[in-house]
Amino acid sequence: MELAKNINPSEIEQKWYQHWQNKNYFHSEPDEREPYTIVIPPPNVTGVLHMGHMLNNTIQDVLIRKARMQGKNACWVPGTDHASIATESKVVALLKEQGIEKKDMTRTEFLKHAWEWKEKYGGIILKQLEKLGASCDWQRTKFTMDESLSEAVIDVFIDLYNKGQIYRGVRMVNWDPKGKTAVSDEEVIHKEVNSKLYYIKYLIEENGQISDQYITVATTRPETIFGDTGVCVHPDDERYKHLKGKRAIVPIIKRSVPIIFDDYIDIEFGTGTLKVTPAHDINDYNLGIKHQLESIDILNDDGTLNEKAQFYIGEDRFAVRKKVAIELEAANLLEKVEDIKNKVGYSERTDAVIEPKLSLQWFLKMDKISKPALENVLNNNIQLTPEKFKNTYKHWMENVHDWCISRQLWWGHQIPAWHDTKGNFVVAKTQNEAIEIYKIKFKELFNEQTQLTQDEDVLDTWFSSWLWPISVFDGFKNPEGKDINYYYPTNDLVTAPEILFFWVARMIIAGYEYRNEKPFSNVYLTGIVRDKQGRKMSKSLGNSPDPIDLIEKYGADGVRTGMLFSSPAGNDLPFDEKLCEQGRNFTNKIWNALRLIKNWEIDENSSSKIDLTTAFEWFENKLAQTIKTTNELYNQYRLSEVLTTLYTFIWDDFCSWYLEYVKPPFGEKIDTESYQKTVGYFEDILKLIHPFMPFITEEIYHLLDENRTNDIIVAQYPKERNFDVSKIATGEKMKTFIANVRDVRNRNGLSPKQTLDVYVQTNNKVFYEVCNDILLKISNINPINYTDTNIENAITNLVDKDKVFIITGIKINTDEEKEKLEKEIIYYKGFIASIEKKLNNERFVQNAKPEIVEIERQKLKDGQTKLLAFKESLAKLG
RNA sequence: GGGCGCAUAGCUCAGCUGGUUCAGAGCACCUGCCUUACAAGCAGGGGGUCCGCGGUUCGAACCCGUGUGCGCCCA
Repeated sequence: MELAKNINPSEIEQKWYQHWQNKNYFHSEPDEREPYTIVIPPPNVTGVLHMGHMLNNTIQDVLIRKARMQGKNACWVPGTDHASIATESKVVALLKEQGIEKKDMTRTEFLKHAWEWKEKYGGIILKQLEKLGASCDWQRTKFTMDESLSEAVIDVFIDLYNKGQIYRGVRMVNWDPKGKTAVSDEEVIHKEVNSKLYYIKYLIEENGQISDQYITVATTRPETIFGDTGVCVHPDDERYKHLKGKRAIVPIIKRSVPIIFDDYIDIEFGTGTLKVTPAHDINDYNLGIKHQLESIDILNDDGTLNEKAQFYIGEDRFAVRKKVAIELEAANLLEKVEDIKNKVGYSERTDAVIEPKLSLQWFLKMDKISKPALENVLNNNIQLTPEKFKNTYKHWMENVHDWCISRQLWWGHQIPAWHDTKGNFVVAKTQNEAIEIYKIKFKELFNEQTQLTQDEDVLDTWFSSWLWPISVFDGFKNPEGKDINYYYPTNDLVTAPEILFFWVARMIIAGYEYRNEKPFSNVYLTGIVRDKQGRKMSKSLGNSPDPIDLIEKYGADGVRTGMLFSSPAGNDLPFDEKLCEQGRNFTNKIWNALRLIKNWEIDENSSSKIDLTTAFEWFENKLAQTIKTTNELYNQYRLSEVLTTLYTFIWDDFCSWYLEYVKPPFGEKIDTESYQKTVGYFEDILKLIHPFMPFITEEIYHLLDENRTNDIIVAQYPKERNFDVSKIATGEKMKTFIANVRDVRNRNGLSPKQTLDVYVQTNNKVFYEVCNDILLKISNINPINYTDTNIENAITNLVDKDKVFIITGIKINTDEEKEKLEKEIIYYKGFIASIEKKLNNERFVQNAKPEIVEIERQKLKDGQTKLLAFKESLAKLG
């Protein structure tokens, strides 16, 4: 069969992915084997594959494929999360296009649309993962709003509430007056803007009379004065000490408010005074609680003033700001206005200025429940890779805040709390249960007319994904189930450091709370994929290539290896398409090794014409060493290094050296032994690289033996075996010898076709005898001559400690040779001097470990031998 | 403001327990080759104040202090 010169990945990818699926290789069921489990970080159901997913999922696939080949029962559970905010805003936008407003719909109607949307578009990202080659157990695909997962969320809420871990409290949220919703901190973009600082006079009230004294308060938000319920100064501030116990009059509205003293105030900022508006600023809110100030919310949900403001009712907050300034000015209550720069929060989605707003939210207490999660990371029961994240994790967990778990949205898990009309509520799974509980709890209030309505809010999406490693195995409903007992705790979690707290920490918390066991043993934190300018790749910047385009251009294997070439754990990946190109070139290199081997004709009756023993011994030992090295790197999650180790081993050792050694001369056949050994090595190589390059390795594995019935995806991963470093050293010395001859040719413009004479002066003749055939073949030299003396008219090189004289037949460029030798001599003189300095230093000899001293002595000896050799050669050149 | 981290070749990064004159890899660059597997290739080559300063040590890219620059997280 004729093989194309370059491989065409798209042709084979579809074929093998289909084949693997047909064979059900990705599916796992509990059995007697050791499990190896990964749960996918569920991508947002509205998402499409981006470069971060590519990196993340490639890593997971490498790990899962290796485990599978090692005979473990490998299970990679895929799925998506329902992404309350993102999905809801997508659906709202879509309906708006159709002329439908969310506010005109019932919750049920809206959810029907949302589900329709999910069914239609929600699976895109998972389909894209298939293109990457992800070997997920698709039969186990989960969604955070699946029935069983939803039930788990609700049950956990009820359980934690009953344990007293969940409470309802007032909190300042980020309110988006344009979107009319609360948004999370992550969706607020802080921008530095030019603002004005207004210095406003608050008249002092004395004995119930307004005096002509005043205190000046600086604020960027004069429109909020209608909500002022206090003025605050620092207790140590001499300027205001006389105001103790007095009150101030809020301008325009003429409200009398207390002057309070608190060291929260920054004496240096503005005038050292602060107007306190508890309903519209988080710090003011806390001050208000401390000093028992009233909280007056003067804003409507759309950012206009409400009747509590008493003035400018119905007008927008920014319009009011200007009008208030004018009015104050007119009343001679505006001292001055300064230009300043400050940071203002904007809604990521609507670009409206965020309004801090008080609202009633649900919280999960974090202090006690998070304890085991901290302990078990600190003691490495759960290992973070790279370890540096332990510090960040520790810091966060030691200063953990209660978790606000409610969201003012419809898409998600509706909070199972049931309210009466008087502000009482009970927590229960169903309305009937709620009524039963209510009857007991609020005996005196209950009557036949009592109506309980379910809480309007849904739970934070993380409140479902924190249960993921348990809920995907149905561990809540069925805590003794076969799946949960077999797969939990899972092994590795691969995710981005940005969600270490939002997600990883919370999964650990849930793990200990509900299984009394960690959810996973290792957390591999990837870097962030950045563009060449170091910017994070994002849709809004448009600086991210489409992964699917990349796969079409370079092949899935090329992109996978490209992603991993330069991505040590925890380090950002500055992405460059060149990396994919390099990956594609690597696949092509392996492909061409196949072409070479496939084109050999086998001579079944003869053995090799030349002695290849050292080639086999070198390669077998090097292979064994590579298996061991890469296993060690895997254990440390240094996947990038595993890949580069294999890259060098395959490209250089196998292709550039080994295949050249065994390759029969043009037109000749290959003997059976050489062929079989080579195919055997190649198979091991394919297995080693399979986790990184699943498609091409499967293709080549089958082309190598067209009658093959097994598949590489489930082949036995090469086992570690003993190796002899001296055999590897012999191989390396062969390379040095050959490189020396090549160098002489290059420097002197000699054709590779010209056969050269070589003399060797050595006390290790055995090496040249065992390697003879290979050296002659690759270097194209006549049989080696041995000599005890220096050879005239030859170029001298050192190979190890042996002198190698190469007769070029042309006049030697003496000057160039001299210069080369002199360089070597200078180098070795310095080398020797530095070692002698060490060895002559008594303190070194006394303090350094004996083996280090011994190494130094050996180095000195070798250096002296080499120096002598170079000196002799130089002398000979005259 | 609080915390964490990073700085090594033009670029991206290794360098693990301080010990070879240790300064290394890939990419990029330069030179020569279309050599019957591969030009998506082959054979070679140049390229460095290991961010500055101070200290510990027989010995520092590595440990400590400090300065500078950059990044991330939290408020």
